This record gives sequence, C-alpha cells and structure tokens, in this order.
Amino acid sequence: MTDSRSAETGKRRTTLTRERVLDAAMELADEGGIGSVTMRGLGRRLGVEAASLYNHVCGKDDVLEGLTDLVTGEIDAGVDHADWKSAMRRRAVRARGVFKRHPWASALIDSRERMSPSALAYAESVLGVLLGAGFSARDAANAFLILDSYIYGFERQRASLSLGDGIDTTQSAQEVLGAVTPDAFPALVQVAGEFAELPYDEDAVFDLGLELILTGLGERLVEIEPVEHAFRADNAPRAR
Amino acid sequence: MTDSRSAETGKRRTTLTRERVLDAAMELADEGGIGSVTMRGLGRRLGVEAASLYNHVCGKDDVLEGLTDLVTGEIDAGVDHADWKSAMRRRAVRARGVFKRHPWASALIDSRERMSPSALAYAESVLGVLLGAGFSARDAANAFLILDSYIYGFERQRASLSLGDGIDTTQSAQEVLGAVTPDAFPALVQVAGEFAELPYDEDAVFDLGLELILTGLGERLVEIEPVEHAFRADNAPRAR
DNA sequence: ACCTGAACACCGTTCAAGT
DNA sequence: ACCTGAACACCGTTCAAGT
Repeated sequence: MTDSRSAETGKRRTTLTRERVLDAAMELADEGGIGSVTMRGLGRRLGVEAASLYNHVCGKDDVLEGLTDLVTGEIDAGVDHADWKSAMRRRAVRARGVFKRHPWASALIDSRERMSPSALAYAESVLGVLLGAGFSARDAANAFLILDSYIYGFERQRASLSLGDGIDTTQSAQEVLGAVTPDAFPALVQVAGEFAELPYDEDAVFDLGLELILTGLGERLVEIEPVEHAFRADNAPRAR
Repeated sequence: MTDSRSAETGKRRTTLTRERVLDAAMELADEGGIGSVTMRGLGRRLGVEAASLYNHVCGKDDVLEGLTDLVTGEIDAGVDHADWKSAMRRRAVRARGVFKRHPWASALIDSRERMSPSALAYAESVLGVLLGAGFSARDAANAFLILDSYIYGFERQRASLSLGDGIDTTQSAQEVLGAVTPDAFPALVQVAGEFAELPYDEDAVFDLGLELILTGLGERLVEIEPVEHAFRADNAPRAR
C-alpha cells in the first residue's frame, strides 16, 4: 500500500537486482530466441530505462555470461557416484533436457570463449567421475572433450536440420524430395524416400552415437589399465 | 584509360557483382570475424554506399547464406570412391582445414537453419559413399548425423576452450591452476597439472574420437550385412 | 541499370542531471 | 544509491531522386 503503484504494471515490485535482470533475460530468450535479449528490450520488460541496467550488470556481454552460467548450472546439477558410463549418459540426457527447454542454449554455450564459473564446476564434476573410474588425467581430458563434442555437436546439427521436437520428419523428407532433381541427387532421394515413410527417431540416433563413443572409450580403458583397475573402474570410486 | 579513375581507390575497377560482394564478405570475415561483416562495412570496403549492395544481394541474410555456401563447398570438394572410412576421414580433415582457414565458419554453418544449395550437394556425396559401401538408407543417415555432430562439435569445443592453433596449452593450464582454489577443484587441478607439463595434442584427440566412431559404425555394419557385403564395405580386417 | 542521400527504426553504451 | 534523458556511434533496410 505504501509502495509505488506496482499493481498497475505488474513489474517493479522491488528494486532491480542482477538476478532479476538475468531472470528477465532468460524469459526473453525462451520466448523469442537469444536475438531478442537486448538491453533495451530487457529494460522495457523490467519497466526501466536500458541505461538503468548498467547499475546491476556490466553490459550485454555480462548478461550473456550470466545466462550461460545459469544454463550450464542446470546441466551440471546432481552428479552421483555411479559408474562412469551411466554418469556420462545421465549428463547427456540432462544436457538434452536443457536444450529442449532452452533451444538457444547450445549456440550460446558454444559461442562463449572463456570458461564461466559454473563451467569450471561442470568440468570438475565430470573429470572427477572419470578420474575416479580409473582414467588417467590425459584420458579423462580426452574422454571429456570427445563426449562433449558429440553431445553439443548433435544438438547443433539437430537444429540445423530442423529435426525433431514435434517437427514431422516424413514431411521434411518429402520437401527435400520435391526440391531436388532426382537424377542429380540419387543418394539423397533414396534416403529421403526412406524417411518419407518411416519417421526419424532422433533420440535413438543420439543414443546410438553416444553408446559407440562410450564403448570405444571403455575399451581403451581396459587396454591400458591392469585388470583389477578395469574391474573397479565401472563401479567404485578409488581413494584419492 | 577511358575508365573512371580506378587507380586512386584500388577498388571499383568494374561494376559490382554478387560474387564480388561475397568475396569482400569473405575477406572481412577472415580478417575480423563474422561480426565484422556488416552491410555498411561491406559497402565501405567496396567503395560504395551500403544501400547499393541491395542491387546485387537480397540483404544481409543472403550474404551469410552465400558465405555458408562457399565454405561448405570447400569442404565438399573432391569426393573419391575409396572405402567409406577413409572417405569420411578425408572429409573430416578437409573440414578441419576449412576451420583453420576460416575460424568463423563452423559457428556460421551451425547457425543456419535451412540447407543451402551446396549443403545438398554435400549431403549427396556423403550419402553416396555410405550407400555405396553397403549401408542401408537408415544407417547411412545415422552415420552421417553422428559423424558430423562430432566433426563440427569438436571444432566448436576447441574454439570455446581456446585450444590449439598456436595457443600454448601448457600456459592455459597454468592459468587454470592459478585461477582456481585447489581443494575445491581437485580433479581440475590434477588434469591441469598434467597438461602444464606436457602440451595437449588436439589433432591426436580429434583422430582418436573419429576412429572410435568409425570403428563403432563399422562393427554395426558387419553385424547386419551379409558377409560378402561386409568384406566389400571396408578393406580393413574385421577381427578384433 | 545502377548508385546516392536521406530517412526510419533499431542497437549498446556513456554521462550529466535529477531524486 | 539508483534512475532518467539525451546523446553518440553504430546497425539493416527502404525509397525517392539522381545519372
């Protein structure tokens, strides 16, 4: 009652905060893509002039950094001490969940040059699992890089091909069939013909590729480690 | 001599052309990143008003599309009919060469939503090789998607971690060591400590991951195909 | 047919001025 | 301490006017 008339706008009930700015940025990104988070748009949504944001945030780059941080935090959440393969699987699933909720996230993460604070925490928990499973420092780093290349790369590929998420793949296949001169693109026509009938299961393909990599990394591990390590590797943390 | 004084500016010797606009865009991107290709900057480089570009190009999006086309054309060049694994390896090498010449390329390709003309040609040649090697339409599409997720994803990961290309990885590792509180990040410290001494060979890691995937895809192929197909599919031995 | 000049609707960021 | 108003240097794009 004593407060300024906040019922009118529905915003500005309290003073601005870095957190409130980032929340608004998240909403804008979820609604209209990363391109629609602008300082001016952010101000508009918060009922404030764009210039005012600079009291709580260092600039647009800081907003994007904060957004990256929030989103990689969502992926990192909840690391358990299961065997490394299922820990990596769980991580992949969580990442894909985040990309479903925030379709702009993978492009933003990929575009950042320096590691954000929560990216460090993320690396720590992944490397911790791998080292605990018996990977050498070098093999752990390799496995991390190879897995993430695939996990994040798959999402970008999916976005480029406008696959999945309620998109009718049989229809996209038919579009390709229509757009292309058949004798110049025989292989493309054959593949598109296949998918015009039976839809494409992107989740199954993702899992297939993930298992290929996990299996390959696992074989490399038993090649190198002595037997009792290889046995322990799947189940238990070793004392560090 | 009868021409307008072109010696003065060094530009504008001939009338503008879509091709000349795209060449200029390529130069701008190579020099200052994709962010520095703007319509106004393009006009400045070509000695022309930004508005004039609209006589040869449909807008900025068309410029970016043209750039994507040029660059995926470079990757696609020269498909041979070797066995599928070495064809895929060669493709990966060519892609990485392009990313070295044009560091902005992978992000641009990933950001495009619809397939450009040369992306269709690219898909045709890849799928052609895989089908020719005995892959079913479905398995060919899967292999294509999985491989490209890894190939392009690796490049984005490399860029995010500012790995390779003359960057001293032992130094970056030491930076990490300095920036982090050791007992909060034990795994990170252990791994960074390793790489502070022996540098990180990004090419070797890329090849490792690529071989994991190729091997996995190949095993899947022999599982399904009859023996004589499996033999044709790859001239490498199947015994493991 | 091609190019220019000027305009429009947007950006991010700075800074003196208000409260 | 926080916010505003106005300004600056940029964007992409349109369009009448020039040649």
